Amino acid sequence: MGRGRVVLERIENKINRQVTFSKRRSGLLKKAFELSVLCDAEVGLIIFSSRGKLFQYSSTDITKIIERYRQCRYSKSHTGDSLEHDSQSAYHEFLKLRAKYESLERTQRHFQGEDLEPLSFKDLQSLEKQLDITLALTRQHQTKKLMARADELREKVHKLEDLNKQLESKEKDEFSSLILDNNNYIQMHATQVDQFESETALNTWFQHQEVVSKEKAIDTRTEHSQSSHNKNNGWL
Amino acid sequence: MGRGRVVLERIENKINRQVTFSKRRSGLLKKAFELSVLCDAEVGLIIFSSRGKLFQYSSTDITKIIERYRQCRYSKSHTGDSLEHDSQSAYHEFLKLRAKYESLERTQRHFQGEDLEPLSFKDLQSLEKQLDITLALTRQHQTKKLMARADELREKVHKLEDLNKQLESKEKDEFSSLILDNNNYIQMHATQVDQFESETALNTWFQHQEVVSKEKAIDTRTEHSQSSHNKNNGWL
DNA sequence: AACTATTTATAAGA
DNA sequence: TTCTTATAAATAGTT
Repeated sequence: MGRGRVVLERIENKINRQVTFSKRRSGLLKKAFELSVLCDAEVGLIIFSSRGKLFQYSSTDITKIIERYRQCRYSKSHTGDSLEHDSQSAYHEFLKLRAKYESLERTQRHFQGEDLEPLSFKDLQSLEKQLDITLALTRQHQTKKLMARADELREKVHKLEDLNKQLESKEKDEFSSLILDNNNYIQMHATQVDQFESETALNTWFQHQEVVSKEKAIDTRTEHSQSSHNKNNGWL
Repeated sequence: MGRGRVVLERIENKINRQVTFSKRRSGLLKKAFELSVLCDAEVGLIIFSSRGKLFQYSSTDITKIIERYRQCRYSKSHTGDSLEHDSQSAYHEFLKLRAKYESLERTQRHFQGEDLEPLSFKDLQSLEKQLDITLALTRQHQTKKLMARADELREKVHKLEDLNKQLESKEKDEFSSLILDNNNYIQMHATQVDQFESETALNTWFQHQEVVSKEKAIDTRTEHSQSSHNKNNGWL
């Protein structure tokens, strides 16, 4: 209710605190009075300043109000003084916490880009600075995470490769022994094959293969240059 | 503090009174709390509704406040005891609020680049996104502020320029009128001189018609001015 | 129980 | 302190 937003904590500046106390005290007393009149309520208000000065308002004789309060409490209470004190200060704690929460909530909103309107240019600058810092940190952490993940994966790859090598060599061994078996089999059963004819046929086959592979190589080259040419055209 | 001006008398409409009591009561309790926190004051507030229901706030144990009050006001007394609370649900509320507060606090720390370690990569990404957005908004607002300031200054410059122009033209006018005055003065003076000269010349002419030829040149000049003066002033 | 137009309280400045 | 003023907060009347 003034030129600045009020932060709910003890005002450290003594002068300010004194001034605020004076203003708010009279405001509070006035409102207590208004409540009692408007709503036909019985109100008792006692204020001690931090320097011990007493201020009070009561709609009727304050001793009567205190007495009534006592009676009210007494009839409801079955516990001692200490519990009341506990619940009192607990409520106080609750209120304080709520005030802190609301303050934090406001700050949080700023970090989410909301309610920036009331901020001063200076506030905005320091917010920007903080955001920049956090952004850098965030990215740093992301990089870190990614690198850790990459290391993890590399490790896995290594392991798998090793495993593969093991498997391969094992397979090779098995294959070799198979080939060996096969050769033995062929040797044992294919004795009628004509040696000369076999060699001629093999040569023919090799020659043919050579031609085919050359043709393929030429084709591939042509395709490549064409496609890259197309891409360039599309680009320009 | 509302749509209508409040008249300080008992609100006769029961419903209205009840509603107003509820609103103002919480306002009063809040303000009592604020006063105690902001100004480090000891505050005790007791309210009985018109139907006898009790409400209270006290920054510290109310019995202590009453005791202190007694010592201040009268001489001395002693105190009885106190209240219980349906502290069950209140405590529950307290715990909920505290949990919310702590959660918010954690988030806030993230926005300040702290405690990023435990965040997942995905969390970091969304944090980064939010930071980017807020950063853009922050800068946008800064620009806005700066531009508003620039506009303001431009406006000022315009106003000053206008003012300057006014002053300048005023000065010019004043100068002009000064010149005019001066001219008038000169003219008047000149007229007198002419008059004097003319009269002298006429006299000379009347008295010495037989003027010698040596003086002819001067006479001719005199005749000229004389004739013009004759026309202007209707002298002859 | 929300909303909103207004009044009121009050923070900051003189 | 008291006054002023700009602004925040409370709340009267309404939905």
